Amino acid sequence: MNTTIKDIAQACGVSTATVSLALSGKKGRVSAEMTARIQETAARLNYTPNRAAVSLATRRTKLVGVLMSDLRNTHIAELFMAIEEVLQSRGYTLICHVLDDKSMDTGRISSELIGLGVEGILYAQPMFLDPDEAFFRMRDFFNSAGVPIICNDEVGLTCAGMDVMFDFYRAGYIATKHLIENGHQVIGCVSGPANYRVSEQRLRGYRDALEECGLGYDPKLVFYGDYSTAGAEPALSYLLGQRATAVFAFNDEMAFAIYRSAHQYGLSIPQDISVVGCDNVPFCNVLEVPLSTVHVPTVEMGREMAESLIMYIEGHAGKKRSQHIYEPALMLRGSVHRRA
Amino acid sequence: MNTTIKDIAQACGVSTATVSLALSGKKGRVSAEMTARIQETAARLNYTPNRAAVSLATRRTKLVGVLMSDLRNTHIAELFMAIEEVLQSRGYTLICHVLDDKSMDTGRISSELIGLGVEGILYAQPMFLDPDEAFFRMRDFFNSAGVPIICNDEVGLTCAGMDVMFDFYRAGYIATKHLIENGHQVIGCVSGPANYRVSEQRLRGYRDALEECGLGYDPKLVFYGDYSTAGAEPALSYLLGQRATAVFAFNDEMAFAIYRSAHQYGLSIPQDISVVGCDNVPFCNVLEVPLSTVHVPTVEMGREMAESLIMYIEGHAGKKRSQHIYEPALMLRGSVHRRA
DNA sequence: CTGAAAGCGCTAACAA
DNA sequence: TTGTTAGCGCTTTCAG
Repeated sequence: MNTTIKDIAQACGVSTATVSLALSGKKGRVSAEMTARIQETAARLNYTPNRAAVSLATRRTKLVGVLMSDLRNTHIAELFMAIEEVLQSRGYTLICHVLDDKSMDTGRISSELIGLGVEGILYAQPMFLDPDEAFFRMRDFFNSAGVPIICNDEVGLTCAGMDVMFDFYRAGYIATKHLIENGHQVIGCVSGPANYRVSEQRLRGYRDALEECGLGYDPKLVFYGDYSTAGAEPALSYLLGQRATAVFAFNDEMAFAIYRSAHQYGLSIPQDISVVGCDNVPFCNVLEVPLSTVHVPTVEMGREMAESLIMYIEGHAGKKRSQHIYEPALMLRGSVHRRA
Repeated sequence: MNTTIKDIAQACGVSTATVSLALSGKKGRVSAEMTARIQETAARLNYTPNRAAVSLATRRTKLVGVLMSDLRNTHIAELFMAIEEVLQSRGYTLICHVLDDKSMDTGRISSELIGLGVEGILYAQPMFLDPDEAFFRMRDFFNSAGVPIICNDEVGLTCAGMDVMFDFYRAGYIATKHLIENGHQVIGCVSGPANYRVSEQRLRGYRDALEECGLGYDPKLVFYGDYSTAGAEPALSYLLGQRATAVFAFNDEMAFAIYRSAHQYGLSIPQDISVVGCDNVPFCNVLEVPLSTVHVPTVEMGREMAESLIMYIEGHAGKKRSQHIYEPALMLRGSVHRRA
């Protein structure tokens, strides 16, 4: 059995109320000597407050739910670590869930979070263009949960919280533009799943850049992957068949697949095929030919998500939803070749 | 305010005790009709038990603490996801901590875990050869926490739990042997930090293989990195200076750095330099020349850690510590060249 | 089969 | 400055 406030009270010959007061640092409520004695015995007895009891009495849990997608993607892992660090340092405890598309068991998760009494939720999941039943249930749950919710996209929430987003449209636009400016006329792209909003945004950016430059948009030039390296394996072969000389991959992981296939076909980057990625994960620099890519300020975004959640929880941010859209920046490295 | 057992009791005109009984499925204690009615109103009222209250009353929390190291390492991310999946599916809630070497704030973490009343702990951290103060405090805490603890190494615990380990000694041995058998005589290695036990184990394997084959061990042939790609950046240049024709990198991330540098120097793998890694992260297959590496069954190990923790928690595994050591297997791919 | 009552560990009025 | 009292929401004897 752990030591309780009662043990301390006994040891010091006072009431539990006094101990509680003394320990919670409400200054002026308990005499200095008594406070000292209580703190000392608490330390000696190795006292740690029982959080279940505290929550029950105060209705505060200091718990927050964090819903992430696949952490094997370095970009996601970094986001998570940034979030974790901030939350932890501010005394919050993370209840972590990794949701892979398939098993988004919204019912179980939401009642777990409710039951635990989380004070806020961080939702870092892709937004679908064709949301299913489960999504809407999740969203309804969020909207009625009565706690602030931070998302990494605009998912249609009306509750307190913030959408910390990234301008993927512009990312697609500047990446493509860069390729065009380097003389490429047939530019393929490796998209993520067609029903992810972040895919559609990049695709629109890609398309607008092409059309604006009079190159026209050809749906045959888009290969649909799944943001993983493995899923983008066939992309290059396909796009080469469409006579592309350059490729914009919607994330770095898929750009890596292009590298791989290029090598297999004996093609070299950027001489034979130019490529631009997106995310700017550390690995870009580790490739034989460093990957030119669109920088996503992952760590900053993670920190802002966490910090803003805390602001809302602690009531310093009102009840309204807010938004912050980060702008992309191109990282020029070695994977784009200038054509005559 | 969330709906409570009391609301249901009122709605059904019974006492809270009856509701509790009915809802917790103790069959035979409450009449079938009553049970049905209670369950139904519970559902209608969207009732979710308050876990703080439940824990307080039952002294069970269904919480487990998970202490991980840097998730940007794919191998760690995979381990974590495997753990998460099992724990989640068995109804446990994860309290997640990412500890980077520096900020291992053992005091705060251990009292957090105690305060929350975790029923078990999963500790996936590197073991040091020269443990510091903080480590011993952590270990003392573990030993006296009264809950089972699962580790990914033997850290000297005496409490209930399991050490789910990997035979890194043999990993080092077979990797090096493979290089020797391919005719290499000067084999460098890229170690992790010298004070990590897993580094020392691999190093011993490397050394024994060399000596056994009469090649002798030369400390100049070991470059010390930090298991990250960036930290291994200077490795190749250094080892080339020592006339190495092959390199055993203690993990894949560092092997990737060798690839990178090789390219910079205009060397090709494996013709100019052979390399073997360790872990077998998915990325190995994505390189232009797939990396030959030692397979570590990360997912299986993660699952076993989680499952064994549950066994212990639920009392199906006794009070003694157990152990499982996984054996390495070499994945032969394209990064090793046979010398005449 | 159901209810009353006590208690898990802590906090928060309100009194003294 | 300190103690008394009453819960927070749930489980669990023990009676009825």
